[in-house]
Amino acid sequence: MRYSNYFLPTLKETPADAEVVSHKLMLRSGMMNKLAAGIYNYLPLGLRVIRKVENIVRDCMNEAGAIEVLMASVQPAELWEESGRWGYYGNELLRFKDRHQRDFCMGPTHEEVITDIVRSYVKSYRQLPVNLYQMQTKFRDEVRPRFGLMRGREFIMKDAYSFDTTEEGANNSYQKMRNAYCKIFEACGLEYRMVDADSGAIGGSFSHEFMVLAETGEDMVISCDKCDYAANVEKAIVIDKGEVATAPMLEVKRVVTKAAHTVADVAAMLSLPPNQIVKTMIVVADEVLVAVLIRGDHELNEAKIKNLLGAAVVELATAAQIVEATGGPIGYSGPVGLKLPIYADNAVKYLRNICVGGNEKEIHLEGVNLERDFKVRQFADLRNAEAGDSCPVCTGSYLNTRGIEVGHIFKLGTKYSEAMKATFLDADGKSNDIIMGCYGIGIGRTAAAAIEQNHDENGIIFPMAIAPFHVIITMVNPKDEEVARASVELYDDLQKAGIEVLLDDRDERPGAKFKDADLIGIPLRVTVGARGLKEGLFELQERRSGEREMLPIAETAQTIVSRVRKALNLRG
RNA sequence: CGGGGAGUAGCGCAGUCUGGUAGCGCACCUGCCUUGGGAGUAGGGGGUCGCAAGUUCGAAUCUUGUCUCCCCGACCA
Repeated sequence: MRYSNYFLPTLKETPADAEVVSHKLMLRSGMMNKLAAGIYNYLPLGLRVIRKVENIVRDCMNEAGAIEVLMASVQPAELWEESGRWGYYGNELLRFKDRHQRDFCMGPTHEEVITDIVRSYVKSYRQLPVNLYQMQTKFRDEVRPRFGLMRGREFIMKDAYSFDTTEEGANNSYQKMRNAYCKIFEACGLEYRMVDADSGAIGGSFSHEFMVLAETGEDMVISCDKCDYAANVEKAIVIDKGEVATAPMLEVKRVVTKAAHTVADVAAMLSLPPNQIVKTMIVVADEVLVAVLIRGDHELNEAKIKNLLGAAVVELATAAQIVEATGGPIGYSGPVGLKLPIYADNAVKYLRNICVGGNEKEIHLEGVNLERDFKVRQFADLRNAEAGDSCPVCTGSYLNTRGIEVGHIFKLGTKYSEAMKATFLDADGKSNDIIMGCYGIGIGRTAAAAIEQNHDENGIIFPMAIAPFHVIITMVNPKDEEVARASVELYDDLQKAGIEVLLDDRDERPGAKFKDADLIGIPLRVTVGARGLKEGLFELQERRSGEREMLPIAETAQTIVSRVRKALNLRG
């Protein structure tokens, strides 16, 4: 591609509304532009990158035996009513009516549609298993779109759905996708972790997230500093470890704590370390109130209490509910004399002489002890993991890092097939629900994550596999006939060899061209100038390291071809 | 949805407090000059100041309403 014929509007200055580096660089490099909040146009350069990511994903999916389809983006409400999600999904679902006043939505995901397709055609176990996927533009009316492609409302996603007749089959399908995902993110040149995740609202039995490690990530990832264990904060296991304190039990003492209703306030007022205070959180689990005890310096993990109780919904009680249940205002709840079932985090059982709320305005109790003063129905892992906690798998300890969720795989089970009657007849002629799995990858988010992980102060540094071009040839002075001739010759040779080349033939000052080349992140740059030509040399510069070398003109094309092939790991 | 901030030329911004008919840098167009890290020079084009109503002789500037965008929080496959 000749730059002079291309459409590549780079910006010298960063648009004011971009916050994170990938967003800034994608705007500055002319990869995309904004049409509305969370809605972007892909310009030619950005589209090339998107296509690269898509093709890597496509190759790996096909290799794993998945079959590509393309479903409708506009979906009828009936399907969503069948699965029960029309009422459940909330404002994130963009709904509208057609001219006949029938309800539709822009698809935010396609479980309903794919299940409808499969149930229409699949009747027999002989037709299974099958795994269908698509790359498609989805729409989720996010509360707060931000960070460019990282959290857009309209975004391209690869979503795959597997259908199996047995648990083993479904697990096998899941494993295949897991392996394919590892391949995909490796092929994209990303540093990532696969983490245990909570399966959340989509339902199902188990799930992994693929997180690209980056400081600007929106998710917290707990990972072991010694082994491969990594998990979402929601899910990270905190092992039950400790010894019961041996201090003699003190008498319970009432203390007045005016206007102190946070752990920090109480700790400061009574000169106690926060880990000697136990907070009593009142939560509502499917309309039943329970108390949860958490050490003062820890955080309650709502997903864990939800799973422990087997509840569908868990939320913190309102101030009014707390007053009614405990007799005291919010901030002064405690386990002593409390009429609710009490659950406690494991850490609580090792404490002696703790400080708790008195269930009375401005009163706390000190010297409180388990068993003597209150009873706990069940101890469990109920808090968020923290950096420094012990790894459940090895002897390492937890690190707290940030990640960008680029992929998520779920074993769904029969949630949708049951609701939507997607069944098959087994060898005995008996009807069964199909066992499903679903597997997503954010295509644009993957591209953005790659930039978060690969950039410097001058711009993007694309990994070869997803670079919009492999090489850029910078003509120092395109008006110099020798320079023009030699550049075009190299350009032709490289193209014939299947290398993707951008020829910067613009009549611009060299400095401007170098800056643009750096900004758009092409991995290799050949500089063709009168100075080098006199010696019969081209200059080859690597974007990432900045290393330059002078190559004889005759050898340059071949050197580049082998460098590109090597960087692509001989793929293609 | 709660809190905060911003809408003035393609981009980045000043001007608003104290009303007098819009400016700077970059980009763009033309000429000269220049060609290894966003040159120099001379000239030029481009804005109903987000929108609407109001106050006023006069509104980018004051008032009210409204829309949009950004940040923090809550929420989230």
